[in-house]
Amino acid sequence: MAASAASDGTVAKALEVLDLVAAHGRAVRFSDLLADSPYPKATLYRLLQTLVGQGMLAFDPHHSSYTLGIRLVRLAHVAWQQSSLAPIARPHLDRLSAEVGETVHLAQLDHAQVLYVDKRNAREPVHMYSQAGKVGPAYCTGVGKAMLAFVPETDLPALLAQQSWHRFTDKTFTTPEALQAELAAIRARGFAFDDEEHEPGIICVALPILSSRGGVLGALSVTSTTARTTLAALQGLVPTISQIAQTIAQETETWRFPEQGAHPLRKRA
Amino acid sequence: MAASAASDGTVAKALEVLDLVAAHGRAVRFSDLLADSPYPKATLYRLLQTLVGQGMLAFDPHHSSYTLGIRLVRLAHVAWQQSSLAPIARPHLDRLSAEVGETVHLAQLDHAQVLYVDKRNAREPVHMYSQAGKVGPAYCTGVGKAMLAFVPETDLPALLAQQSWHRFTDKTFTTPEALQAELAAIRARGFAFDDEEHEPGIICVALPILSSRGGVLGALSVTSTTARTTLAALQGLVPTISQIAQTIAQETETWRFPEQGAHPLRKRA
DNA sequence: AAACTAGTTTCAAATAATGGAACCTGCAAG
DNA sequence: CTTGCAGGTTCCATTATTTGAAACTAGTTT
Repeated sequence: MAASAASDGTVAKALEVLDLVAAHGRAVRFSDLLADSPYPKATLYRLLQTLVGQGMLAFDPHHSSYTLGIRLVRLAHVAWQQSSLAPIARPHLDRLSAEVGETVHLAQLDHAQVLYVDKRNAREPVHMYSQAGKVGPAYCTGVGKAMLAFVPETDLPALLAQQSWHRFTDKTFTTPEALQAELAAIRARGFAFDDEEHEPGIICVALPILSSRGGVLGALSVTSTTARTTLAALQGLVPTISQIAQTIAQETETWRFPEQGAHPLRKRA
Repeated sequence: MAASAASDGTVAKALEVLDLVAAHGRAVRFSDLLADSPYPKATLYRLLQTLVGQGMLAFDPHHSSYTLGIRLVRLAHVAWQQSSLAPIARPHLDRLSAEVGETVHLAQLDHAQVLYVDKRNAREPVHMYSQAGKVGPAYCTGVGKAMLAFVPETDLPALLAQQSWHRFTDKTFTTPEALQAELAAIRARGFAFDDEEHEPGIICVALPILSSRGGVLGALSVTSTTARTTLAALQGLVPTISQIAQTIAQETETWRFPEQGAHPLRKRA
């Protein structure tokens, strides 16, 4: 049921092809895709044609290569605006960024991974893995742990089971048990650290963005390097970040259903 | 063949539903979609289920409403980055915006319409129709005309046939013939004006972004109001804009196929 | 309790997807 | 020139999925 790429659905297959193209990063040729796809030549061919016909993929006849299409770009904008967190959070991210001068992340959970939805660079930029639009591991990043800590208990096992538990550094938590303890601590104090668990020298504080009903909407983090600061110093930012996380959460909720009565079902006056 | 929403393809239908949700702007309920969709209840229902299952839509059980999903957001980012123009143009747009202090647009052709891919607001913001991610008419906007003027002759008739020719203002061109003359003039001088043809009081200069082979990659425009400036004054910006358009075009091309040799077909040294 | 509304499920008929194999290229080696 | 071949494209009978009217369920309003 909750398997990876299931059998049914032409739509599912088409979307998988889209992902495939997206994964490649740049223009891809038919044969490259064929190698990576589980579909026979003819099937893949038709899927690509459909996708191109639909504007979800663009075909460059000169290079005979495929790229993500303009229709997707258009959806992109709407999705971005509609993803509710991102547009609402944007000004607050700006504010936070201006205030702390360090790298700031806004992330959401995408299945069992972290999706960096938005990012502000530090005044003195630092190279690191994260990037808006990229996904990263949940079990060894500040934002990831901050969100996992507040996910419904019933969902947690499934999420943990999907982590890779790769030991990025010698501080990485590499078992569900070890992480569970950490998560309990995070839950207790309300925020998470990343103590070089993903990239050496990179540390951060992260807070979840929680809805009034306790649901995890996303997470905020402020990231820096061991060369510049310490976890203790970063902890000093918690009130600021918390403040902003709460504001974002509130705005998200109040704003969410302004159009409730746009169609029928309006209460008669 | 080139009709609107054709008959064939489950994928096409699913994507149309996606568009439908996107078009609504915010969370939508089943019945709202049902009203707007050409599909019977059961069909729409199943399409939605598939889309939700695929993560392209998100379903909020609390409000029983649909939103664009996180998978789409992820694809969105990649599409944006891959759409080659947008990410490359971004710093140049910033530069142009800083230099002119007026509203700046970056647009591409999406079928026969203009897709505003990016935008910078004027230092003293002006209200206008355009918005990043929105589509607008091609026949009565600066960027639209700039692009139409340089489209291959063989494609032009089809594009013109798809325009609505709505008279937005009394300066709007409302026939293909009238526009053709205008396009010839634009082609001759290398840039287009919008002389209040779409919105009263709104004027702009626009230049196409052309590849070295003369292909239309997109267009740039600087927009203002009749209250603030004149077309003649805007024309003064042409060299600046042209310069930037050329830079963008060049960067697009050099950058486009860095991974050409990642697979076979590399020339042996 | 009756009449709606909104959403969900069923099932036989209709339609679209499948993929093995044949078929085109254009090009490079023999 | 001919042969071989890899990247693409098209065919077509078979198979599986999609279809949608209608029946059903669960809430809500009258």
